Amino acid sequence: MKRKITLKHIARELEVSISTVSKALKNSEEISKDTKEKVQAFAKLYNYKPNNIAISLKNKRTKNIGVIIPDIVHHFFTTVFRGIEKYANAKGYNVIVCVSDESFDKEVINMEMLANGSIDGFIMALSAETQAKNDYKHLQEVTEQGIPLVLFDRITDEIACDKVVINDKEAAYLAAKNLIDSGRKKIALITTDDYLNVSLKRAEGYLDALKDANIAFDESLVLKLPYGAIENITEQRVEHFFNANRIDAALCVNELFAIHCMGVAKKSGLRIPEDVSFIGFTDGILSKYSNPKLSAIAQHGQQMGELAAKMLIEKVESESEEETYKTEIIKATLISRGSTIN
Amino acid sequence: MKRKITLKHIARELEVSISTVSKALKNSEEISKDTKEKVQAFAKLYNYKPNNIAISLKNKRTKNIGVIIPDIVHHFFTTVFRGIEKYANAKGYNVIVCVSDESFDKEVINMEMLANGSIDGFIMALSAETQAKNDYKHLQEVTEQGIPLVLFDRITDEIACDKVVINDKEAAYLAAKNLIDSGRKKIALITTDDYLNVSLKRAEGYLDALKDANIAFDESLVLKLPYGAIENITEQRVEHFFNANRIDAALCVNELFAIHCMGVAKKSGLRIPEDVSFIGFTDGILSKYSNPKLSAIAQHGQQMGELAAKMLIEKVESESEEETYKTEIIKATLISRGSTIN
DNA sequence: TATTAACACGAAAACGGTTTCGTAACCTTT
DNA sequence: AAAGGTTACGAAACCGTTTTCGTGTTAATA
Repeated sequence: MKRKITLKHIARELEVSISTVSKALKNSEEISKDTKEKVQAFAKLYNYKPNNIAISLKNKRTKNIGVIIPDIVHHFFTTVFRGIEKYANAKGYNVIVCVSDESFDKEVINMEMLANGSIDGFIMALSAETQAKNDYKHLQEVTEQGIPLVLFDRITDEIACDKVVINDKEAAYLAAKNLIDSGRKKIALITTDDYLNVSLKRAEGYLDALKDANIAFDESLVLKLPYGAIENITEQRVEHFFNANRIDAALCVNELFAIHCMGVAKKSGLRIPEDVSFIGFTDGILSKYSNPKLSAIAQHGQQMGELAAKMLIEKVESESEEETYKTEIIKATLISRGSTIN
Repeated sequence: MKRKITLKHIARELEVSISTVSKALKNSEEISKDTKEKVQAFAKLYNYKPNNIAISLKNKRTKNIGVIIPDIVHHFFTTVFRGIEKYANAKGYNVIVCVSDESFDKEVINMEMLANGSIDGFIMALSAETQAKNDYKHLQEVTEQGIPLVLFDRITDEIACDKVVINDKEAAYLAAKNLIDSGRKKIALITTDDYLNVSLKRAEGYLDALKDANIAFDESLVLKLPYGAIENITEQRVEHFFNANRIDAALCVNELFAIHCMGVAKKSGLRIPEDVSFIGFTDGILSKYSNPKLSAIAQHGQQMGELAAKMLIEKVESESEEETYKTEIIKATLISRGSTIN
């Protein structure tokens, strides 16, 4: 087994000091050409690579960034993650991922683990439980220690830090407007029990679009489904909702709701998009391969991730102590497919 | 900004030595009760947490594991990752993810970055390019340095290390047998251009099942589609394949092929499962929400990830130098849904 | 020839911990 | 009272780097 070689080994072997070796490898002016060549040749031969940990300790910079997300088996989050990883890697950073599993405690524990020197900064989306509890002490602590933090998608106003979000409200407005413009009158909003603030934003956009089109808001056109256990949603309930209210369009706050409801609607004899149009939030795998293909609001996760990483790394690498925070908005766009008329 | 407090700060403040503080915090017998209480109280008050990097340097153990996968926006890989992360986290390890993007060079670069002290071991699935080149020097180097390595799913025989795979061949056999047993005669195999060794294994199982049922293998029942760009597959080609060969069942080596072909088959008037049965490999999101729901081979990614992490951590934490490697096999199972008759 | 500058290198501190070992001060024993 | 044993702590080495500063040797200058 070839153990990793260190400066000390090289120094001993070449009968020079550690400092000389270190400088020679950095091509320092201080060291003679001869010595440099000798050292560099030796280092190359034995494939010397400096130890990252030692450098981290010295520099107080790890070149690691911590990412904490509620779930990893989730199309949107992985998309964002891909953007983060891509940008970070290009800048020489590695990414440590922790999954909070929508749990407040895990989020806290993960942050604490990483905050003790393992990373240079955090990128995170809050867990549902954290948002429900409205408790952000752990974020507070981290920022107080001067560790840069970028929040994306699931954010909070309680913490002063950089943020990246999509224009949820506007996107919902656009989607609803698209439905209205195509002649739809009874537009359903299919949403979650609303502790997730994204759902709220989307509802606002929906309401505004109705208002601007002089369509009275009808509470009975709102269907609230449980987030998560979609299998438990009885088809009868959904079917009844569609038929009783003579729904002719549905705006769904997530892809699964859209696909599920579209399936139920189809089964109950409704034609899509002739009888009912569907638009879902989050353009994921399901939207692309459903039948008909689902029109969806694309959240451009990768772009979001790249931007978040860019913002974080800029903060990490900036010397200045000034505390100025930005909230960047990624423009969500409507991708029209077979589930709507155009 | 409250900077992180160190042993040195505590020592200075309490007018004792650094060693005393260190020992006091570890509840060492050497230190008097009084001093211990004093130090511990102070540490708690100022929320002292040891610096991970310093500990890593001292211990030569980072408590990080490196995961290198070809893609992250990929249901199976994220599922495995979830298993890895879950197990690792429970054991106090963090996970650094790098995405090779199916590129040999990125895989090499990522490994080298991490191999210089950042991690205690690797878990990885080979990139397609690496498998095509059949070049594993980077893996060789890492194992020679004594860094534990666990390969999963996309593995190679060239490297001696722990491995976790599913019983691809057997699972394909079972799937094909299931189709045969339900009375199907013209069973298509829909597979990739075959540099991916998993596809080959699956083909073998298919062939064996045919043989055991005394069904002659018919080359024209094999459809090879390009991996990746599924959108570019013309529907005509697929439709023609189904009709010309009077296919009554299809075993697809991945979910996308299955969903795509099922969609085409449906469009061309074939009823599923009455006229044609479908079974896909990889039980992902699409299978659960397609219409009809797709019967699929579940690869139990999370279990695979947990096992890989377990094997790795055992190696990492074992003192012994002995080189014994295992290849664990996760049993894939057939999940019967609406696309097959039972 | 004496002084100074340039050169080439090494010693040592620092990053933040852990751990081994040495020792002063007190206590117990004979 | 001398010897031995505890107790409670500190000094220092170590992990692998980087970097500052000091210094001996040689070459250039006055």
